[in-house]
Amino acid sequence: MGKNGITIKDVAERGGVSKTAVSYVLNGRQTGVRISDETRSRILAAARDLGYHPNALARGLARRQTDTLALVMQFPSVFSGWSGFTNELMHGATDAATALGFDLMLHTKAQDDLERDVAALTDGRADGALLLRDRDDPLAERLTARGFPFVQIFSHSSLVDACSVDCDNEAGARLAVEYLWGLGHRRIAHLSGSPHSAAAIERLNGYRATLRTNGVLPRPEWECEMTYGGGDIAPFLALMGQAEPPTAIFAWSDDAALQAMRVLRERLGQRVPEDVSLVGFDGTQMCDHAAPRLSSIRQPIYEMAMSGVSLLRQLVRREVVTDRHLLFAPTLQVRDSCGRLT
Amino acid sequence: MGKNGITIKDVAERGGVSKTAVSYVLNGRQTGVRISDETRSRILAAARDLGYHPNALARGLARRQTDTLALVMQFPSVFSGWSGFTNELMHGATDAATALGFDLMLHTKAQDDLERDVAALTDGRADGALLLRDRDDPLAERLTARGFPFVQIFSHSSLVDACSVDCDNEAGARLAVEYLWGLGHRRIAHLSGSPHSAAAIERLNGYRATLRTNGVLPRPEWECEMTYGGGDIAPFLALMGQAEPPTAIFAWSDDAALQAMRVLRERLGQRVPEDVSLVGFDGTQMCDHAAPRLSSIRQPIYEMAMSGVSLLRQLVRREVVTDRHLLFAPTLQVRDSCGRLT
DNA sequence: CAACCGAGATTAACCGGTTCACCAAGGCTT
DNA sequence: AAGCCTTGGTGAACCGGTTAATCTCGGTTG
Repeated sequence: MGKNGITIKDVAERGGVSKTAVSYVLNGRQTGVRISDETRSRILAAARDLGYHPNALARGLARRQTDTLALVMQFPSVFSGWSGFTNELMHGATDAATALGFDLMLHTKAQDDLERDVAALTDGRADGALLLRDRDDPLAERLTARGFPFVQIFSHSSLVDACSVDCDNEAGARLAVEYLWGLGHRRIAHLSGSPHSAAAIERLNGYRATLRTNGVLPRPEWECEMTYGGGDIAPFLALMGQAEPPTAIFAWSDDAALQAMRVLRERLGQRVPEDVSLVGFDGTQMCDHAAPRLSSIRQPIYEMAMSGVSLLRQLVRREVVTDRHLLFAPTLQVRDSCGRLT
Repeated sequence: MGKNGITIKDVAERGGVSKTAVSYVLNGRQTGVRISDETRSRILAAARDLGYHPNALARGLARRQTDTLALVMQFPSVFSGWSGFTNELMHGATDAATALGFDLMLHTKAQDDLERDVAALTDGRADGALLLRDRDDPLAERLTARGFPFVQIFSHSSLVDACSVDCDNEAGARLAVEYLWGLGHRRIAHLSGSPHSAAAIERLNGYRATLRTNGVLPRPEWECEMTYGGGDIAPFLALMGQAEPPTAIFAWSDDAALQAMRVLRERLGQRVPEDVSLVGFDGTQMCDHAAPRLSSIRQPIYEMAMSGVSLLRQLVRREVVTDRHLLFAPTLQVRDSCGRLT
């Protein structure tokens, strides 16, 4: 035995049979080679006695399949949030992977080297990938060209017809804005995400469209970018410092909303919801723990992540996929961060 | 070419050389086989033209090394927190892994099947493991017996002399309790974590010890378990409903503290810090976003995770490890959740 | 001129599995 | 008695790399 322990050869020798027999028995295959019950139990006993477990590399090499999925995320931004989005996402992905018999690799994107990303994903270790990335990710194109199975989650590409799991971001934005409108708000601002994020853009579009539906022209001075990490809050301060400041804010994410809530409280001395109403997006756990509790547009992150894995499994197995695009409907969660404008 | 694309053989043929030559050139080795500059550039050109990238499985099999590390976590509890601990941990681990040239596998623990866990970790895919697990994890013993390199992070085992990265939890607890004591508090409660968590136990011990140091006998009615997910808050309600309720609370984690803050606010109508003082543990991002901002015992999660990866690299490389146990000193972060008892 | 040497490569044996093609032996037809 | 299944296996090629051992060949050297 080598460094890595018992090999199939050791088991074969102990059982007095060939490697082939061991392989067939341990994989429980019935086609091709036949093994008598007596031999079968002898092999199983030998494997158990030796504590044999097949080498995943050799197995994967021979079968051209590893039962491993890659989770590709935009680093480090995805870990800069704190509201629980990533937690819930990973929770769903790992639960689904475990349930379906897959292992998960975390893929850290090489800074600016697309070739490396492609190579690293298609180097044989993973059967497929879950892509949580930017809008129109060139990686999606490259993987499509290579025929490598992947599913985009919380994003989708306009460039290729790749499978995706997403939520209806425009509908979500509409829910938020209509809700605030219904409470009497007329000056409704939007905190937007990165222009590289498909979700952020759609929410922005949904926000603008809903304003128009209500006969209001979207105004640039009501829009303000607030991304993860909350680097620069100056634009937000400017937003709120206008002569006629917004009375309500729809934020593209819970993180942005909570960031805003903090600035409103600590820097501007404004109260939520008395002075300003606030709606977030995602419906993460933090909504319930904020003070006041944050009303939010909920997307079922856990379920969506699970669906992504499940969809990817179909792709990996080369099954016929009927629903290539899963679109979840967001819902409005009313908590305590919005007030009626009197 | 097979399903997985270009192989080394294709490159060799195109370059008019042997597989060996290609392997040596692409790995930049200078010992053993010599290759002329002319041939070298021919090989490199061929590899580039074909878009060749070696199969990681075959490579790993032959070299008995994969440059991949496994991150083993207790599921799903680790993803049930929302304060940002896991985020920061993953952030540090992925950053360090990327910087040191490793890939990361997420390992989902099999429910109750230790054998499967051991087998899955030592099946050749990973060179070493980062263990974020329970106290006295039997997995640590098994891996030690197999000679499989691993580092325990945010935990350590009393059973085996394994490498570990942890923070001085007792010292952290002392900081918290002394701080509250110094503010005049005499009835100081503790919200403890799972008795399976080494960290939680040490913090509990540190809490009790510090009370004793100050001449106070720890009292069971001042202790209350509050784990992730905040399942049952009845014990906490009972704690606060006593005739002489505690005036200050030291929670084993930021999650527990924020959970308590919420119950105090929403169920008991008590204000932090006016009515009750609160100290958390971890110093996660949420501390700053809570209202009031949560004072906490900070452990440098990001740095600790990085150190864990770095330590593991030494182990994997069979280097001599001088500091097998890294103990980080926690610090007190004063924010707005504690008040002086008048 | 034979022996030697070093540069520059190749050959072939692994790594540890999977799997297709084939084989041996016994029992059943015809 | 030859042919033919059926049962129960084995042998060897292959997956795609790495690497120790070996080979070739022109130029020095004694």
